[in-house]
Amino acid sequence: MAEDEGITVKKGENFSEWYTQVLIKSEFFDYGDVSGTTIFRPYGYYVWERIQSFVDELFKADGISNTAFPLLIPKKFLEKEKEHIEGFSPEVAWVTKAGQSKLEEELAIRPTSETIMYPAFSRWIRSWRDLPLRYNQWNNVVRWEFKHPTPLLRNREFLWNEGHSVFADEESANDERDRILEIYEKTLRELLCLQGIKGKKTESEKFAGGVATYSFEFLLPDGRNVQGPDFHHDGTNFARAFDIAYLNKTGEKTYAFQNTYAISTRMLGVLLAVHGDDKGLVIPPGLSRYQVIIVPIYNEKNREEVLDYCRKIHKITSGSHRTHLDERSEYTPGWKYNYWELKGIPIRFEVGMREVKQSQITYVRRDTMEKGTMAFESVISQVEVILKSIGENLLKKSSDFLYSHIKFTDNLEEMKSLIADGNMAQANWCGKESCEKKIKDASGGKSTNMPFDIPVKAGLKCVCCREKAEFVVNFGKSY
RNA sequence: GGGGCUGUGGGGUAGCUUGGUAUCCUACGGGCUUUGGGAGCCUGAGACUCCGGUCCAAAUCCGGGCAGCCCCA
Repeated sequence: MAEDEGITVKKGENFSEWYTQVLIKSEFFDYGDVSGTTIFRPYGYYVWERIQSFVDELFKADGISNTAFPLLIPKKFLEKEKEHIEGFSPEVAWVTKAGQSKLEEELAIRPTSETIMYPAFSRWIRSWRDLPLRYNQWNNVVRWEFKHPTPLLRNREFLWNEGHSVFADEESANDERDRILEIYEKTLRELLCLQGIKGKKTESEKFAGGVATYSFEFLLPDGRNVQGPDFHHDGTNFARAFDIAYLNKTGEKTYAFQNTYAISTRMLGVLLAVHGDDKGLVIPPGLSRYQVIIVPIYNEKNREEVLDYCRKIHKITSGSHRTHLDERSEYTPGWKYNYWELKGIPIRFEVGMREVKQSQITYVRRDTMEKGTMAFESVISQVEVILKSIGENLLKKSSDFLYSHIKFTDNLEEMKSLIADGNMAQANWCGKESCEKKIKDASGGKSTNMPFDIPVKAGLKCVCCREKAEFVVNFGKSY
């Protein structure tokens, strides 16, 4: 056997090596030739396409329309909102030349599109009748990170959706927040089978130029945190900078309220890191290129008989599921098992003479590696049951892992050791930025978010200053 | 932000200290053979990260770039 064909390290022993190997050997990902850029190979891009179309449908059902704005942003636009440019300027990539001649005005490659979209919004919005305006675009953005890039998790270029909404008043803007967060949560749980922590970002971690940021936070097996989908309420900050205003019903000029929101290809990194195991990827049923892989097992004499049966299975299942029959004769069944396990296909059928004779199918599910048999007659309903069970199991495992690593503490020293041990440390907090910074310095982590639905622990003060606690906040190491 | 390590066929490597013909495994093409957990034999093609320097001669020594990894903040 080829020692280097499979994954040569265990996930639990050397996570970052495991992560890189599994991404590359499964043909999901490859490095781009500029540091921090990604090649999505077809097998990986398929997963992104599934996420994209799922989210896109929910967006459209909620009344959001897709658009496409330019990649390049004139310098003067980018600089219009002060906090926004301060937050982004260190990582903006610039186009300064065309051919050999210097450009009169330098052009930013979008790190996000507020500043290229909003001048247009300003032109288009005149009356209260023009609102709400709810646009979205699926695109790529560039943020020139200086920390070491990590495939999918920390990249200089990534793919995402960026939703941009304009409302007449704050209340309708806030209604949208609840609906968008629900869409993302549904996507995370049902499609990616991932449990995250939904909450609000602290002031110091919120979006540059916004009023409030909400996020889903995830914990990877190496104890580091990753921010997933997020939602920003921008109040009237950008509206004032870009003059997005309308005449209300009584004829007064009124600044509009705005939101932005995104889910990015970073979630693919979380997906693979959380679900994968020592054999390779484990892709949830809703995302996998194939849901069932059929591996025929035959010899010289029964070859056609076995293949006929396999083709029958393939035909009957492919109407309802993404099924693939691996007919390659140059590989042995055992080789194919390993190959498709590395790629994380949810269900494998093993079909030889034994199955043909008894009119049944031997199957192995990827998440637990449990083996069983099913009758040919009930194959479609059985596949449905197993796929559903795999999805539930993956979600439960991710949820168990996450919640077993959130540890509340009232002790700053203990926060440090909890974080060092790969946990999210949860604590009461007064809300002062100075305390947040002290906690950060003392614990070695930074605040991820303040979870919804978790009240301040009664009877306890701020973990840092011992004054009245206003919030519960999570801290952890981050990517 | 600071420190360290590493770049050799597609992947994994030997060679580097002591400069001179580049090793092995695997993957890949062709042929035979085989098929219930990465089969076997024969054969073919394929590499020194890039730029510069030292030298008769550089994978090897020196400088820089690019890229990847690890540790600390």
